[in-house]
Amino acid sequence: MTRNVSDSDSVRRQNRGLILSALRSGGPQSRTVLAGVTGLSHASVTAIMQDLLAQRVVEELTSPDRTDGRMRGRPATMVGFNRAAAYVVLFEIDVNRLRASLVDYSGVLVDRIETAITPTTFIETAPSAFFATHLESLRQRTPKAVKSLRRIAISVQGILEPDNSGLKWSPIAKLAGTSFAGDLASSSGLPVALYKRGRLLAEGTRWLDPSLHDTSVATVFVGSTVAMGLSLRGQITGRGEGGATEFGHMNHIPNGALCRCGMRGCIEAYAADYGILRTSYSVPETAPPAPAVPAQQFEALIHRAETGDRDATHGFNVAGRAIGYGLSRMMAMFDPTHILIVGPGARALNLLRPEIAAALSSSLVCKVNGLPRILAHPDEREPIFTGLMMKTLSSLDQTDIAALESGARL
Amino acid sequence: MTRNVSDSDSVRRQNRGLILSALRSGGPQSRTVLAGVTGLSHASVTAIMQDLLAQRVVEELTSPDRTDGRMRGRPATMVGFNRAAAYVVLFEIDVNRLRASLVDYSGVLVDRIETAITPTTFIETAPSAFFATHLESLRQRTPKAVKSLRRIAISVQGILEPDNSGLKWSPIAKLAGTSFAGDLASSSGLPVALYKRGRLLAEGTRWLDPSLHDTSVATVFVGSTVAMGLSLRGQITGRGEGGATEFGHMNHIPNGALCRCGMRGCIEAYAADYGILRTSYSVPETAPPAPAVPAQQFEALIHRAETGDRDATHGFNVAGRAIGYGLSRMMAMFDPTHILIVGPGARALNLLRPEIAAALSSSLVCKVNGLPRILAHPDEREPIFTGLMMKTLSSLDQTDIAALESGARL
DNA sequence: AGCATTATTTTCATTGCTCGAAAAAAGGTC
DNA sequence: GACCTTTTTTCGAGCAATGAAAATAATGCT
Repeated sequence: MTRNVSDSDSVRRQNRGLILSALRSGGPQSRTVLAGVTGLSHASVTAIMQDLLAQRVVEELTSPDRTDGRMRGRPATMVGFNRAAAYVVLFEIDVNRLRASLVDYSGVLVDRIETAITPTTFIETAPSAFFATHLESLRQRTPKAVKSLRRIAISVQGILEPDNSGLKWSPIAKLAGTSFAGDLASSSGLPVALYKRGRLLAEGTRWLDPSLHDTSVATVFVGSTVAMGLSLRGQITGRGEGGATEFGHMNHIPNGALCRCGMRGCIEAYAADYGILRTSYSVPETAPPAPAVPAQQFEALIHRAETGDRDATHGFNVAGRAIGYGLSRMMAMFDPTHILIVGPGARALNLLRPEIAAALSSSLVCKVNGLPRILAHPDEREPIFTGLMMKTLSSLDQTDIAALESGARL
Repeated sequence: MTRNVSDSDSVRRQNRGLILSALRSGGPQSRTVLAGVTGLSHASVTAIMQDLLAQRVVEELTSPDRTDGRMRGRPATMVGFNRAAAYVVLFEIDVNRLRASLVDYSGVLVDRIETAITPTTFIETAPSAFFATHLESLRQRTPKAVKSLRRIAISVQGILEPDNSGLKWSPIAKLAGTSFAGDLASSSGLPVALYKRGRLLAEGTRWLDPSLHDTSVATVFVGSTVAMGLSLRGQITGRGEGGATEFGHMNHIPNGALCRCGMRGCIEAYAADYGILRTSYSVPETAPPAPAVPAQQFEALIHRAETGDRDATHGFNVAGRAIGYGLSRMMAMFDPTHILIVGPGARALNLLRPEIAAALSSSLVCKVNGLPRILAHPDEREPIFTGLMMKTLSSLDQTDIAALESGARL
């Protein structure tokens, strides 16, 4: 059981967290601004800052803040994160690529390694060894970061183990069932967090588009898979701690098209690139899905549909209907005000939109509350990386840094 | 923006809340036990208790606590809620009945009025006047409660207005669109809260079955409607603040059977009593739903199915499939460990179970994580009332009582 | 009856936090 | 150099939690 008692320690922790999170989202700021943003008194901001400075968590910037020419009183001294206070390693893995990034405490990318992944990669190398190798490379290339490395976070697809030590199921060959996160944690001695791609998309779009920061958004990825993350009034929700959904494998039609996951009738089987392709080329629904669809081929299909090709249009209609009914079913449980389509499929939003709108309109909640706004954002890599980074750094702020003992130094 | 700053006030509020909620769920207890349960020090419990006693929120019981014959040291003095500290009025409304209850602060039912509701009730009387009349009756019959009346809470079905002043849509004739909650609040001068029946079912089963208190349960009502409430690790979640779902009106089959709500293919149109009846008697799916199904008729249908009648069995199979696919779609977003079927339909769980299980088994999450446990609880009125009462009293505890100024008295 | 034992509850001194007000600091303006 | 203006720090007050010690209220034993 967690301790819920509140005492002066928890007060400090909470208020330190407030300041850190203001700094995280607002960048370097003066103490006065910070007092205004957080609602704390100037006296408290000063006291907390003295702690944070002594702990080398933040540092005063030798201010180049001549933003306004005419500044009347005492100039503000900006304070911002000490970039060397901590480092984190972020892995983004998907079907054909691993990207490993070293990021400093202020959120600046320090180093990055990209490697291709093939269906045989994890037959030749154990997943945990594969990750460990990349971690080691990053460590060797930036020695000064080694002793301040605090966390590892991995963006994954699939279904998490209840203890977050690995995946129960994954579209990536030979990755599921290997406790790679747990192994990496014990071999590296660092905490390793797994996040589902869908929830990171939701997290990332929240940070990238400040106007969405406190709204309720369903972020739907459409591409080689279909995934969804939910952010409700700024809170990320969904299945368990992982906080994501299995939207792509939500059933659309009982006993319907064969999905990559082996089940039948999943939304993904109709709306992922391979599903759209299968429909457009009139391949039987029960045919095994194509292993991977080249980006150009998908682009070409979009082009054909946009220029009036009947078969291609049909493929996108079927996909739109699958996504639309999936969203309508989701909206029986959540009430996002915006729906954001990201990934390669976002390019095809105009082809998908009519069927999505039609499906939504046939539900009671949309009839009563009106349709949510549907937006598109073609690039999915930036939101995933931003989401992974911000989630990891914020959690470091709140869990490790805010709880630092008064005497301690980083 | 809410103030997130933590100070000594919020510490006291939090710890008072801890004690109140321990008292709420554990009944009268000694200070020592309370210290153990909450994790607070004995000294703090004493200090907080002195406040609460001075404010007449709690009182010491002249202890009849001879539970164990041999008690060695100083006998514990139990402290429990002062029943007269506050009163709340609870309304439960459904298609054919209004129940108004006066409950004291310790959760004891003081008075209750039941009235039938007919399709013309709210044509003859404005909803807000109807509620106000019953409120007035309760006030007159228990005059001593009048000045301590703190809250009104109403259990409803349908879709809430965003500001919780009424309903946007409701299966009860002429109730939606009338801001009855807002009107009642201004005419009575008391805060009025609306809660959806589904979420109260979830809340209530949590309180009634302590083993479910911190688990994740999806509580599905099957009867004249279909509804669902979700409690995840003790937290109630779902659409908006209302915290419930529109499970009954989640689409099951595009363009399917006609539902009472006017849309087509809702789960309710297959799995509510009228839907099962319609299927069993081979009435066309597009025929307007029967206005109300007598309980006996539904019981008789269950009996027929149990004794092997083909048509009746078919009706329950279709209903089970609708519920099962609905649950499988829900489980793409949430991960309850238990599914609880309540209401008249719970009597037919054995008829519904095979199709529910089959539908769940065809989903990826269930294949990977296994099926949740499916339980039945035929009585739905008790969980609704308990949920409404506990929710209202706990919210009174945390919002009003825990925040009471040191000098103030109730 | 008297004293030891035992468990509960209260008292007390200490510590740590936030806060408002006042003071100090660091620049520009005239 | 005197005066303004804005930011930052200092200081004393107030409040709450805590551990340790004291007080309290019974029972058990002789």
